[in-house]
Amino acid sequence: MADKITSRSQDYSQWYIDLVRSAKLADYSDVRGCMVIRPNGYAIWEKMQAALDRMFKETGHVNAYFPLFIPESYIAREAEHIEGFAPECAVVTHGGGEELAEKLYVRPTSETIIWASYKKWIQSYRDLPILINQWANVVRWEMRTRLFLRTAEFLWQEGHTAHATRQEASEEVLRMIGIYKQFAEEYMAMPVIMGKKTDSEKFAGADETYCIEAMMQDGKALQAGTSHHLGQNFAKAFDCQFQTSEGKLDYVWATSWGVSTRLIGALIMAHSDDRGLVLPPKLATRQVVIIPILRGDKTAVIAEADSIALALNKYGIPAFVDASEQNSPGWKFAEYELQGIPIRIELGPRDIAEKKCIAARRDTLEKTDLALDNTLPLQVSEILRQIQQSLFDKALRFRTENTREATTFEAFKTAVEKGFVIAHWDGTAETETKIKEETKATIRVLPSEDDYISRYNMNEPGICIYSGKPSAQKVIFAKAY
RNA sequence: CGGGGCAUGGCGCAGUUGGUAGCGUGCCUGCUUUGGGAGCAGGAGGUCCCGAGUUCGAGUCUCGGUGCCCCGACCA
Repeated sequence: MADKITSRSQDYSQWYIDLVRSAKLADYSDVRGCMVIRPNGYAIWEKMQAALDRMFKETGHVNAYFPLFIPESYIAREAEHIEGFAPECAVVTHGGGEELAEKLYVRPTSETIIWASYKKWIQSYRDLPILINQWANVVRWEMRTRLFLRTAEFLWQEGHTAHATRQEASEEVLRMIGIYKQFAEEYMAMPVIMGKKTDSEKFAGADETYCIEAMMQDGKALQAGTSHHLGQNFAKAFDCQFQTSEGKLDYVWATSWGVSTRLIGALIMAHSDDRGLVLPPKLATRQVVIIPILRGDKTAVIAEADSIALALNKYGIPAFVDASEQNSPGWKFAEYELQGIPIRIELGPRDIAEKKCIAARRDTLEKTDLALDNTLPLQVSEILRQIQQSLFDKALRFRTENTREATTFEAFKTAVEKGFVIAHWDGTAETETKIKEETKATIRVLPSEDDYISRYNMNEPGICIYSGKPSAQKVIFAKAY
């Protein structure tokens, strides 16, 4: 008997930790708050990177790399920025055995070091826009950590763009949050709500922050990606001006946007079950495992299994055979379910005699017979498509069922324990803070998606749930990770 | 930084009034098995977190330290 995973109903938080560790996605390290991303976990990240990187390139972005170390004077340049980040930074004071003349901050994000470069690169409107992304690690000295969701060091991508006009930067901010939404929904099969953060939740140094928010299986919200309009804040801090086509000087407009390995945590908490990981096919490095039932003429069974794998691979479906005799079929079933392989094909002498095999779906655990002929790859690819779709549908249904509207604070308090709550807010930070203090719930997002807005009449005026003052719109509250 | 918990074979744990360390699982060998985490036999594997103290004798008692995890405040 291998590792037992705590059930979700018993202890959701422990379930998550058990799953991450027993599916070998990540491990704790001896460094506080830092994790080791194991091959199974890293494979998911590589799939995410590949898809996102392609989407970035398709929208005109290029990759580059900036230093890990940021001089203290750079970090300090933008007032709000340092105020927000300094408390959670690791700082290098010594190098080569000697104390440094200027301390170096291990990047918590790279706006400052990048804008120091942009200042050198930008003179004219002809140098704009700059559309750079970097894949990197960052460090934030978190007080409390959780595997993938919040660790002291994590991997991410950060896009940093420079534009000639506010409008152009605004378009970029929306374009990228849109890409994140598309990625979350198409690849991760995780529905998200796209919209704006309130002032208190926005990025340190930004004018506006857009985000995508997802609902986890315990009803809590998880911010899965952010895109910031930085206005001219960093350009001013780094004195980055350019000459316009009319010959005037203006400060450069900036954006930044990012997603991190936190997405792996989101993926787990969106779909997985008590048996282990459930991976959407589009993020599975191995989509099909073939398990031969080794009895009778073993050689013949293995040969047939191999030929199925070959046919699937040729068709573009990554499949592999586990023909080891060390473990029983039952052991393998459990193991690959734990690892989230989307489809398991069982193949024994009886099946071969009947010219069929059995396909078991990881998400629904349903088993169906598949004809063992040259249509097999087509049949398998159809099941993969269904899994991808049905994961999304199920998550969306769950989110809808756990989204409630509240018109009184009493109703709000009850509802917010179980999921998202849509309610009127007077727009003040004071009210937001009070509600957080009393319920631990925060305003997750002011949706900017038309269908969501119209569905819940988000823009209809009303009365604030807490203060009773006039409210221009409804917002989404939830407890969050 | 507050509150709680844990530290003993790889992993999960037990260890009584102090007597020289054991169980499950995993690992290695062999045989039998194989359609939902197989069985039997044999075997390897320990600085009991660190330091000091009490004692003839400490995994166990005393004092001091360290590390990690969980719950809160802060955060992608």
